[in-house]
Amino acid sequence: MPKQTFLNLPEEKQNTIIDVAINEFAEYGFESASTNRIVEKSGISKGSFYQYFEDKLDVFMHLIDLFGKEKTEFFADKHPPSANMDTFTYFHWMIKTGMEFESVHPHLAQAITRVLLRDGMYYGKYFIEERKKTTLALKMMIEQAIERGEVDPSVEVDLAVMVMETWSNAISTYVLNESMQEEDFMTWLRLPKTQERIDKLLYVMEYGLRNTESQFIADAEIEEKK
Amino acid sequence: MPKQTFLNLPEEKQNTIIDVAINEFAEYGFESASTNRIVEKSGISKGSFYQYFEDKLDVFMHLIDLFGKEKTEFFADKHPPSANMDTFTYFHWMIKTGMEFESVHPHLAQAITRVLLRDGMYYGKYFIEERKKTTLALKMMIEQAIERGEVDPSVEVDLAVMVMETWSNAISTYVLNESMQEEDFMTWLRLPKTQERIDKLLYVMEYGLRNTESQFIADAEIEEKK
DNA sequence: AAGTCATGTGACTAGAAGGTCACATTATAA
DNA sequence: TTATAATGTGACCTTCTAGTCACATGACTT
Repeated sequence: MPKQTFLNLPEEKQNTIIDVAINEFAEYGFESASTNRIVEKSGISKGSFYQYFEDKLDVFMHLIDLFGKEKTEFFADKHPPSANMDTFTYFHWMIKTGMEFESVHPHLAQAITRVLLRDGMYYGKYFIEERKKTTLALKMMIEQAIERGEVDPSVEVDLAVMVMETWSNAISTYVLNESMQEEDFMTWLRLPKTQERIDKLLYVMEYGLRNTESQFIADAEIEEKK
Repeated sequence: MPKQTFLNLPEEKQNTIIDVAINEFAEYGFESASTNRIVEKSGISKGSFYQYFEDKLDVFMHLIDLFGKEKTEFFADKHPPSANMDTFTYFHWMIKTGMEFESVHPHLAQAITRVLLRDGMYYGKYFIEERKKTTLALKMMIEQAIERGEVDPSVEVDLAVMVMETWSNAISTYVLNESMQEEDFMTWLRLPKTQERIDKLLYVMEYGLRNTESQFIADAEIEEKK
């Protein structure tokens, strides 16, 4: 986490540095992000940089922190359409709202997604906690869905979590890849065509998960007996 | 492509260099792969390296070439179980056989997958041709499936291609991520649990795509009218 | 043996990386 | 005004990078 010296800085100066850092990580990922460039672009000296942060990782961890806080705030404002909704509808809403958030903070989201999903595995030890949160949240969702009778009770929870995780990563990666070629992310995301494609991706997962569990388990058992 | 000097080398020496290069790209990706390390580990001099290859990209392009050739050869040996099979069964077979290939050449597959799927977008201009091949093959598959009546004719082909591409990338990424923590990739891949998970991923996509097209299109139209 | 040409070599270049440190500047308190 | 503490600075360090080049070695020809 940043040193006290950084937190004592006037807010404007903090924001400049953070903005520059966000763009740097978004463009280059973790490994290729350059502290020299961050220092240049934000108009501070090399010495100051290391008086504000422990090292490069420290800066990025601060971004993760910021991302979490901003996202929580964003979601707190946008209440789900209905209080007692179907789990899949809720998941759909969550993904969609998550993408709206990304369209409001495109560079921050891009930086975090890129590093966590792509470079992540090499720095897994540092970022693994961040991932576990998502996994846990999904697990609770599935368990609740089973309780509600929306998902077949014979479903192996971990398997379903894995499917949803892979799926939601796939959507993030798709959006990340496509959006990098677009200059206006917000406009692109709101295009009917983009929305249609994302809906389709979600629909395929939902439909596959919702109705086929028992069928799938049955198929697997038949396979095993062969 | 490698220079003539490289091709004149005794096969054993060629293989050593290629093996070292494969492991380097598999471990570090394109950007962070180091020619110095390749040179050290394969016991040749820096000068020789640049007498064999134009530059770092040249080495990797040669690996792509190798990957394509080996994979084609591998698939040529393994004939599909039945000649006139359902498109989704064929897709399933293709993905599975592709993974068997990966288990035989784990490092090569890892190197290619990593660079094409992760670093790929930054070097898109070089690797885009490689990607187009896959896209085209998928497009033909879908079109054939429509002709055969296996997929609803009202399906937007490009959309289905996108879904299948995202899907198959997701599976590759999943396998890549998981397998990096496993020392014995081949054994891991053949574990019933691993196979079950991959089957499940495939099943979700297949089920979502196969039966829901017209339903989905109908849903989308209803959404639009709102 | 002399000449030719392909191949091998490692010190070298220029640049960039992350990080340090002795010193300069500024702000606060007495 | 002076003393003290906090903050700012850029030259510098080491280590790495991709790539070059003048030269050495070895093989084949005449």
